[in-house]
Amino acid sequence: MNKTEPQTNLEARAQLFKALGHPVRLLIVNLVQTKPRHGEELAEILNLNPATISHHLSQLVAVGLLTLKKDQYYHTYSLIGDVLKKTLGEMIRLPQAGLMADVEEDAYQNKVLATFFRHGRLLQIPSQLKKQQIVLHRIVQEFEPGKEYSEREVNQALIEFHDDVAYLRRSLIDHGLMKREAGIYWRVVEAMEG
Amino acid sequence: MNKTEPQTNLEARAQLFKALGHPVRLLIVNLVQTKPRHGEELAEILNLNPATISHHLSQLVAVGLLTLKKDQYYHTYSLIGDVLKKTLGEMIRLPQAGLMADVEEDAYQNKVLATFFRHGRLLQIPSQLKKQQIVLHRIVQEFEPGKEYSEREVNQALIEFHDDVAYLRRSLIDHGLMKREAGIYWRVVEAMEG
DNA sequence: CATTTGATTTGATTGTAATCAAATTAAAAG
DNA sequence: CTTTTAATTTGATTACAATCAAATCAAATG
Repeated sequence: MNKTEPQTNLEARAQLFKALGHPVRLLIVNLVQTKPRHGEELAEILNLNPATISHHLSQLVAVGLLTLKKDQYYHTYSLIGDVLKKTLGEMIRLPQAGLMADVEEDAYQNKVLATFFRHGRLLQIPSQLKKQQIVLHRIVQEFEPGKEYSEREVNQALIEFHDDVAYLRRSLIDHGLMKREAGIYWRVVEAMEG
Repeated sequence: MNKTEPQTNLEARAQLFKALGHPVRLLIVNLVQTKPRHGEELAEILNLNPATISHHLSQLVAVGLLTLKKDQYYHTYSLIGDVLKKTLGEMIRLPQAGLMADVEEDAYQNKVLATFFRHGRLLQIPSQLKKQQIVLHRIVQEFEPGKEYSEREVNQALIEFHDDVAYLRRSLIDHGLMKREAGIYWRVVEAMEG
């Protein structure tokens, strides 16, 4: 189930490093490494507000460094070891052949995103398929992989981007970025493509 | 002795990860890895303003990922390979025994810094040696390791913190945080690498 | 079902980062 | 000494991150 994400993606790697780029989060990783812990415990040890800890933890989960197990009303976080075995060099190095292509690809995507988004909101849904793909790929980031959403929750997330929520929702399904079953939606994690 | 070790230092590690936590800087590292390059070249490839590139480069140099060689009017940046061989785990893991001590140490230092600094300015130079040490350790961060400074430049940097520049300058020398020879000053990098 | 307990979300605030244009520096060459 | 070329610094702007208090949520328990 837990397939190690093929982090060919530039942005995803940057996110991973960014998640580690804060002293509190480094401490959390270390504390969680000795044994799984829950939020309040960490808040106590680090003398920070639970809300702040929650915020840090969600970042660490988002980049796949920690997992969350719900147990009674405790949320217990544990370390995922896999990633930590890689060297910095391996994490940094982009596939040589694809490097320049990636740069240009990203530049193109950014241009498209810049065209259709203003202040985080979607001005207009692109009609060209490729641009629609890029825009939807951005939007689907708002959904946490593995998490289940009701249709109402999906709508709530999408309304932030554009009023035509129904169309967006359908497009996400059509493009294979999300799936639906019995009224439950979840994000499909792609195995990297362009 | 020298309890505040830079490499073991929590903050320093966070800085390293933070430096890698931006797509542009990841790209720079990759580009520089294939061959040493100068700023304008990178600015061109990445289609960014030279000022922006300069800013990113200085961060990468500051955390010791890149080195700078001046050649004519080119500043050529190359990759320092050492760090990249370490695994993420090694970079993250704080010495188990010292973990809690570090937390408390950092908490104490932050408290001292909060007491004596307001809006980045030193309200008053602490008289207690230990607190002075902490404050000076913070101040010396403003100087780039390996770079040479004239007395005028040192003064310019110090005036940002406190008007009694002469006293600060002397204290930095006395505490062994900087050295002076023939009117040239440079920052002493405290040893202890892993 | 009201209460307790831990977690998360929201809103406000403060702080820090990214970016570019313009000004400045520094080396080389006319 | 003026111009050219690359790099850096400064100032302004805009965006994003960290933090906490207060509100909300969800599970367990009386």
